[in-house]
Amino acid sequence: MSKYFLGSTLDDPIAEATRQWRAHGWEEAAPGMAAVTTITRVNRILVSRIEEALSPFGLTFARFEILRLLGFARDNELPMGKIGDRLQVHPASVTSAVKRLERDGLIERVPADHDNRIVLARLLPDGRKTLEQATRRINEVFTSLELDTATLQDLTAHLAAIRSD
Amino acid sequence: MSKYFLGSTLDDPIAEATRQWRAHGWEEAAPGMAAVTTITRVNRILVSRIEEALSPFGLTFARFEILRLLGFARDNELPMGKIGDRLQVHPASVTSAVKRLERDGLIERVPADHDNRIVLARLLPDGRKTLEQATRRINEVFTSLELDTATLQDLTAHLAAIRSD
DNA sequence: TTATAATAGTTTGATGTCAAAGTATTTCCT
DNA sequence: AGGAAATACTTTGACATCAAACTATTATAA
Repeated sequence: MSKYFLGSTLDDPIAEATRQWRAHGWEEAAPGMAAVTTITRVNRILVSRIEEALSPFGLTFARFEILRLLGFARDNELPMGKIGDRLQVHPASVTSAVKRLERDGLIERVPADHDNRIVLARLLPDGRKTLEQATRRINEVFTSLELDTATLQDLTAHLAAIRSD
Repeated sequence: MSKYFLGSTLDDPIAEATRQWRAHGWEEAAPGMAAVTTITRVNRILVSRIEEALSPFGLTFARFEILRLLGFARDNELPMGKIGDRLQVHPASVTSAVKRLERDGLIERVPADHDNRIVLARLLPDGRKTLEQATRRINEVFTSLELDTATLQDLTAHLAAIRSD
């Protein structure tokens, strides 16, 4: 049974909302409503699973993504701005997450020598080690989803239409 | 071009991550990684669109969902706990959102007379009015998604497997 | 050369999410 | 009846997200 869900197994709140939408003459909007609501719920569940897997390392998903990005980057470093671009998050969110990664000794922040406006986040040895362990753990989550590979790929492909804007 | 995305249109960070995953021998986890990452990104984009549409009413998506739920409920009221069950959010999140809806005069909180532990959130006339206008606006978002109806329904059906746990 | 514009990050403030701890009330069981 | 356990909700604290305002640095243009 799901977290926070104490009611009867029989009623599915999203199915119920869909019925209501149709009953109120919003037929056209019903499939979109159901899809968006579903994505929101699923997102929370997935992030929750991931953060449970990452908890032994004191990492959140957001911070893991930054570590992972730096682990792939040339010289293990990237400007704050690039991180925001790649992860599609607000610059303030990058500042916030990087501050915590630095606090925990996983990365360091260094000014770029050719342009002092730029701050580079650089993976440290401890960060590399944590990253490698965390990646193994998170991959267990990725391989144990309820959907088969083909469905996952379909899903990814379809949602790309929304993601790109 | 997307918010916060300043780089070349050619590089797709998720496609790149998938390449890296395969290159590092995490082939099995790659589809899951891509799907989860995509869902996270898409969720943020959708919530962002919705909240832009709701901004004239001073509503967030979370608070809209509560209003919408109350609008469908018998007597326009529900216990805090039921709201959390239906929306699959933590009780503390309900408390937080309801506090703001009450502050804005859209709902009221009343103790249930048969059990004083229970707090009922009840839609007020102003809340009803705001709800109706907000629903029209949010339905415009739901009807203007980049995916056709069949795809939306497929998506909803597939993701239900994850949502139910 | 210098004033203006653009760029890169950070700070602040509002909201949302969750876990864990705390309070109040009701139920259950001896 | 009375104490323990369960239930319902709130509070607190940590973290994430975004928008808007602010600072610093570099580029542009008169």
